[in-house]
This record gives sequence, C-alpha cells and structure tokens, in this order.
Amino acid sequence: MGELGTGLDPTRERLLEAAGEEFAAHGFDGATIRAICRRAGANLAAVNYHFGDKERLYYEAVLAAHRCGLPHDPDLSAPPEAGPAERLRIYVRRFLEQVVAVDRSRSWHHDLMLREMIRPSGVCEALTEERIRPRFRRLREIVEELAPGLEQRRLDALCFTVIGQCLFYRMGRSVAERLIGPQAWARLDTEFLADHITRCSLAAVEAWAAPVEAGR
Amino acid sequence: MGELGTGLDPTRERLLEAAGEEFAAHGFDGATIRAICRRAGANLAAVNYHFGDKERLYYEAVLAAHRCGLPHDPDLSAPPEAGPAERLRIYVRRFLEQVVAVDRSRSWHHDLMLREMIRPSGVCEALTEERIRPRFRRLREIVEELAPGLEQRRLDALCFTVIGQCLFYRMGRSVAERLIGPQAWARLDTEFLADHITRCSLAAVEAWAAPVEAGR
Amino acid sequence: MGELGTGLDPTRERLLEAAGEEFAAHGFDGATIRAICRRAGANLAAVNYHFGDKERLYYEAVLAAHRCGLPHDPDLSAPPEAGPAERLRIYVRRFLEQVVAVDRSRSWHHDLMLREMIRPSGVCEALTEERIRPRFRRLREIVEELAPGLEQRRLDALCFTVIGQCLFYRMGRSVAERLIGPQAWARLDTEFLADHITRCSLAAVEAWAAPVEAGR
Amino acid sequence: MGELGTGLDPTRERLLEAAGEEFAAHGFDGATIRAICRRAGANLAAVNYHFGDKERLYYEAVLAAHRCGLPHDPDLSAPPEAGPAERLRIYVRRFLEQVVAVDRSRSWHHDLMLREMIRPSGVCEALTEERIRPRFRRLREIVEELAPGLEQRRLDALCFTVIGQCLFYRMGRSVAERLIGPQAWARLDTEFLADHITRCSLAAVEAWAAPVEAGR
DNA sequence: AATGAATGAGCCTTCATTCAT
DNA sequence: GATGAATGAAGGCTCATTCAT
Repeated sequence: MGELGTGLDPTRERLLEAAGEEFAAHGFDGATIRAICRRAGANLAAVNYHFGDKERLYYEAVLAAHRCGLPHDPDLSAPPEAGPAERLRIYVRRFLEQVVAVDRSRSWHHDLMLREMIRPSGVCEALTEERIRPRFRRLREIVEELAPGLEQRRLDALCFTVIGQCLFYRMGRSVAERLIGPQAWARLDTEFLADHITRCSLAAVEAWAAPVEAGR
Repeated sequence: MGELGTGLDPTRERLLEAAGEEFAAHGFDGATIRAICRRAGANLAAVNYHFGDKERLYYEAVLAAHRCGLPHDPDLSAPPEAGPAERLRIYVRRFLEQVVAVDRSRSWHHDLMLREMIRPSGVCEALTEERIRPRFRRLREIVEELAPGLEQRRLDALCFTVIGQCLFYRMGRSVAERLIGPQAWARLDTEFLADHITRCSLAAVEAWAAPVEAGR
Repeated sequence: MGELGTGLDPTRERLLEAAGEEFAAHGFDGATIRAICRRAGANLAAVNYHFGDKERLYYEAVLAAHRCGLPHDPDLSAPPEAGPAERLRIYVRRFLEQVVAVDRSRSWHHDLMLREMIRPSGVCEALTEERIRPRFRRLREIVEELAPGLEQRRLDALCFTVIGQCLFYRMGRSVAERLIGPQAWARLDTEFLADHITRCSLAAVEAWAAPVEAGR
Repeated sequence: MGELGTGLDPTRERLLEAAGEEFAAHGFDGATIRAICRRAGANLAAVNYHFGDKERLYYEAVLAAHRCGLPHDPDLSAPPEAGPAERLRIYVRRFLEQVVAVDRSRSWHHDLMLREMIRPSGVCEALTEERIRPRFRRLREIVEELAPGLEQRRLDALCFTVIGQCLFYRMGRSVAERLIGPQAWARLDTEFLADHITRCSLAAVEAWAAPVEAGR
C-alpha cells in the first residue's frame, strides 16, 4: 500500500495504515489514538494535526483502505466472450478470494467493511457507493442475463442469495468452524466453495427462471 | 423474562437484562457499567458486587439472554409427519422470524450473537454448543433426508447455503437496503424471503442430490 | 469556612474552598482541576464525582464562597435610630472593609466577584440576585431618604456614584497605586477612604436633592 | 491602524491587530495562538517567528493597541480659556465616550486595559506611564485648580472619586444592568452620565474645598 | 524570510474498580 | 447484603513550541 499516496507525506500514510489495522482489530471505540500513533511511530498529536479528529481519521482510514487495498478492477479479467455462468463462477471466486481469504495479513481491509455492515457509520455510505455498488451492479447483470424477464424483487433476492452464501464464510466463520470442527472446515477451501456456491446459485436462478409452466 | 433465573434477587435479574441491552447496542467496549446500572436502577457498585467484573457480567448476560430470550423449542411445531421440504420451509421461516425480524424490542438478543460471530469472546463457545448446535443438527437432518448419501463436506456446505442466505438479511441489511433502495427493501418481507430462500435451497440441494448421471 | 456545610462531606467542602481560591487567582480558564485537587488533597477524579464538571464546580464554588464567605448580615449593625447620613457612612465603611480590604487571605471571595463583573458567566445571575441586590436595595433606601422625590434615573446614578467610588479602590488598585506611588497609596487607609467617600457622596446627593431653586 | 507601525511588514501588523482583539475577548490564557494566526491569515509559526513568544506577542499587542488605537490627544480640544469646571465636564465626557462607549468595533482596546487593571502583567507598567499618567495629571490639574491648597492625599482621593464613577459604568455594567433593569440602564446615556458625574464631582470637590471654617 | 510538519506537555473527562461503612 | 465515596489509569483532544527546509 505504500506505493499509493504518491509517496509524499509518509507520516500521514503510515498513520492511515496503522489506523486501519487498529480500527479493524478493535473497532472504532476499542481502538485508541495512542496505539495507532505508537504503531505508526508518530507523535500522539499527529492525528490531530493531520486529521483533526479520531472520527475523521477513521473516515479517511476506511476510505483509504478500500481505495487502495484492492486490485483496481478485479472482475475485468473475466473473458468478455464468456457466458453468464462462467462469469458468475469468476465473480464468486473473486469474492471469496478477496473477502473470505483469511490467511492474508491484509485481511483487515475487510474487517473494517464487516464492522461497517453491522453498525454503519457515516463512512458506510461512501463505501457502499464507491466500492460495493459497482460489484453489485455487475452481479445483477449476470443474473439478469441468466434469467431474463424476472421481476425486480426476485432479481434482488437472487443476487443476495449469491452474496449471502459467500459472506457467510467470512462472517460466520468462528461459529461455523466450531460447528463442523476445524478439520472439516479446513477442507472447505476456496476452490471447493467457489464451485459449490456457483452451482447452487445457478440452480437457484434456474428454479426461478422458468416458473411459468410450473407455478410453485 | 423475570420468571427465569430463580425469581430471587431481582436486582441481579434486572442487571442482566439491562446489561444485555446495553452490550447489544454498544458492544462490550462501548457499553458502560454506569449506563447499565442506571438502566437497571441499581447502584454503581452493584455490578462488581454481583458479578465481580465487567467481563463476567457480559458472560452471564449473553448466556442469560439466549437461555431465556427465545421460545424453548421453536422448531418442534413442525408437524412430525411433514416431509423434509416442508420442514425446511418451516425452518427457514422460523430462522427469519427470529433472527431477521426487525421488531427491535427484543431483537437485541440476536445483536449480541451477531457481535459474537464477528469477534468471538469466551461466551461464543458456550453459546454455540447450547443454542446453535441443536438447530444446526436439525437442519443437517433435513438436508440429509433431502439428499441422502452425500459426502460430509457437501452436506456442510449445503447447510451453510441455507444459513448464509438467511443471515445475510440481518448482517448485510444496512448495505443491502442502500443498494436496492428502501422501497425495494421493504418489499422483501419475511413471507417472500422464506419462500425464496426455501426454493433456492431446495434447487441447490437437488443440484447436488443426483450428480451421478451428470458429473458436473 | 469549614464550619459551614454542616461538617459533612469534608472532601466536597475542601474541594469548594480550593476551587474558589484557584478560580479567583487564575480565572476559569487559567485554573486547572489538577491544581484544585492537589490543593484540596483530593483525587483528580473527585471533581467529576462530586460536581460532574469543571463548569459546575465553578458555579458551586462561586456560590459557596459568597454564601458563607461573608458575615451573614453585615449592615444590621447600623443602629436603627441612626439617620440616613450615619447609615450611609456605615454602609460605605462596610463595603470598603469587605471588598477593598486587601491584606486578608480571604480576599479571593471578591476576586471571584470581580471576575464575574468583567466577564459574567451563568453564576453572575444568581450571585447578583442573592448577594448584591439586597445590598443595593439598602443603599437605595438610604439615598432615597437623603433626597426624597428624585426621579428614578437620578436615584440609580447616585447609588452608582457611591458604589463606583468604593469599587475603584479595588478594581483600579494596581494602576492607582502606581500612579500616586506606594506611599501615598498606603496613606489611603480604610478609615480615611470611608470618610472621604461618605462626605463626597453626601455632597453629591445634596447637589441633586434641591435642584428646584437652583436649576443647573 | 495599518498606517501605524512602520507600514512595513504587514504580516506583523496584522498579527498585532488580531492578537489585540483575541486577547481582549478571551484574556491571555483564553486566547490561542491558533485563533490569532487564523484571524490574521498568517501561518501558525508566524507568532514565534515574529515575536518569539506568546507573552511577548501579548506585550507588543497591548502596547500597539494603546499606542495607536486612540486619538492622539483627546483632551486638548478643551478650549484653553475654559474654566476648570468646564474642563472637568469635557474630561468626564471624553472618558465616558472612550472607555464606556459600547460600540464594540473598537472597544476592545479598553477591554485589554481593564484586564490589565484586574490582574496586571508586565505591560501594565508601560501602559500606565505612557497612556494613563498623562490623563491623570491633567485631571489633577483641574481638581487642583478647583480647590487649591488641598493636601496631596485629599487631592488623590478626589481624582479617584471622578475616575471611579466613570469606570463603574464600564466595569460594573453587567451587574448594574441587571440590578436596575435593561430599560433603566438604557436611559443612562453618555450625555446624562457626563452631566451627572460632573456635577457630583464638583459638589464633592467643593465639600472639601473650604473645610476650614466648617471642620467636619 | 517564512512555513508546513511534527512534538511533548498538559488539559478535562470518563472509565472500571475498590474501599469503608 | 449493599452502597456512597473515592481512586488511579487512561481516554481524546488542544496547546504553545520547535525544527528542517
């Protein structure tokens, strides 16, 4: 991430990085300015100088994390000639790789977002528009193509069926791991999950795609 | 809830109730003993007297909330002679009604659990075993009956497909509502979602139920 | 002052005393809670516990100072049969003794009031009504008796002529002492000033008392 | 005021002006270098660069304010042939106009002086000598002329009788206004007060002018 | 000559906790 | 058994000041 921010103002940059990690680890209330500054090797008053406020530091940290923490166009690598099913598979795998992948030291980027989802602050708004909506739009296009002519409401719900499955492996991890045991959990690798979720989602979409003859 | 516990020591009981609401609303760090005691109409030192510690109070409050906050056997109302598909439908609806239902008055019980899922403390363990595992076992039985002979790993994933969809409407609510707009969100009532999730899940299970002829 | 407050809650009492002295010496902004607590031999958090706020401590300290810092009925010692001129003399002497008297270690009571006069806070209101208005009313009665039938406006101004002269020896002391030199200043003892101000004031009142024949 | 100083170094000049207003409004402790620099449109470090210190800035600001903030010889406009009584009247009116006049735009010059009178700092010395003593000398000449042959001590006290009355309408304003009500206070316009104080003062001087025959 | 960046001390406040009763 | 009083630690924040450029 250091390559962002043009390399200027390294203290400010280090502060943002440190703040992101601390906020992700302890939440807004739990994180302390002192710990952030210590981690950034900066003076205690540096936060006030650069951001004026703990709240504004949080705001900037979240935005910065999500602005530069991810590859810039993760989904463009889908071959343009690919059919919607193939594109859905890629979409799901990307989602899992980025959001669910635990082992990365960089996973705190998404911890921030999860915290925002549970109890949204002012940043959530900007974050949703800037980072999440583009992805969501892409997903809806895929689903629309898979099952044209569905009513809006069904479309929304189908998208959430995809996302909900993916997110669960992040949000419910701690409980899920205990439920099925660490070994069974370890076997649910990204490869397997991507395939599973994709196939389940395709089946779900198809179940609603031609409901005309079958009713329910 | 007052009839739970032993009925004795009403101060202790009120403290637990107040603590549950405060912890649910502000998290462990954000909640203050002062606010809890004020809400319970108790002395500031009462917490330390009755529980010794903020942490111990939290532990007890979470357990108490989930021990007595829910109807005791929510799923038994499924007619025993019902087929697995019908039981799945009931399971999903119950889940949605209890976890996603927005009537805030009692929803704080689940806020506590959500917070535990994101960043589990010591209570999570007991909570999972006591409250969550029974439900999960019931779900797995249903799925097993729907698609016998599946490997363990697939079974787990299919259960998570069901749960993930349900949980999303709680955890992702703030973001999802912004994404599709408040009106579209309002149209996703419990009735509709229960039906949607059930059908999607059934389709997903079926997709894996007879993979023999199709490979993948 | 220790005998006030019924002797209960000695810490609170000591805090008020210490706060009064610190606020008088350094003003509201300049005084620090640390210094107040150190002086009172109390913990730093004691102020928050007993008063909640620096501002409320200030408020209470000012009120307490003026409630118990002065003899309870300073002017009643005027012989009831005394004429208005004699009562004016007593009034002025009392004023000087209490407000101007420098050498007392207790003079900080009036420092507080002076600060309030310059830049009044919320306490000024209560203070004026409770402590100052009774005195002012007594003075006006005297002046009214000395020169009956004057218009209200003249009456006010004459009262201010008395008070203004007295207050000057307190408020303008530092400048005045430099202007005439310390020795000349020292010669302006309370006895002399009381006599001077009384006689000047009587002459002033008389100048307006019978303006009918003389016009101006 | 810009034309004062040297005309050079406009930043320094703006800093002095801004500092004067801030110090007058909030006192030495209450005023902040940040606010001063913001008001002057200067850099935060400009104060230390130009003056080295907050204290030195204060010193310079007070001096500058009183050096160039007032008309240069306000009292010379008294017609030289006027008698002492007339000159006293003019003196009092000028005093009231300059010190008591409420038009806030420029009144902060005197706020500074009032603050110095209450709790004198190092500047008070220079200020007294430079600005106040000349006026005081002029007043004493008038009084001396009105009542020749009085002892020094009486002379001083009579001067203070004049000044004390005038100053009261500035220093005691907040309390006095509450005591008699805003409407009654509004009726005490400069014209009325100048006349009142002059006449009272003349009567006072006369009371001491020929005490030989009357004793006391 | 002048400034943006950074510093360390200190502020008021709030917290969970303990103690004497 | 239960509480009002008091404590020490830490929190976020603001301040005047300095330094490298």
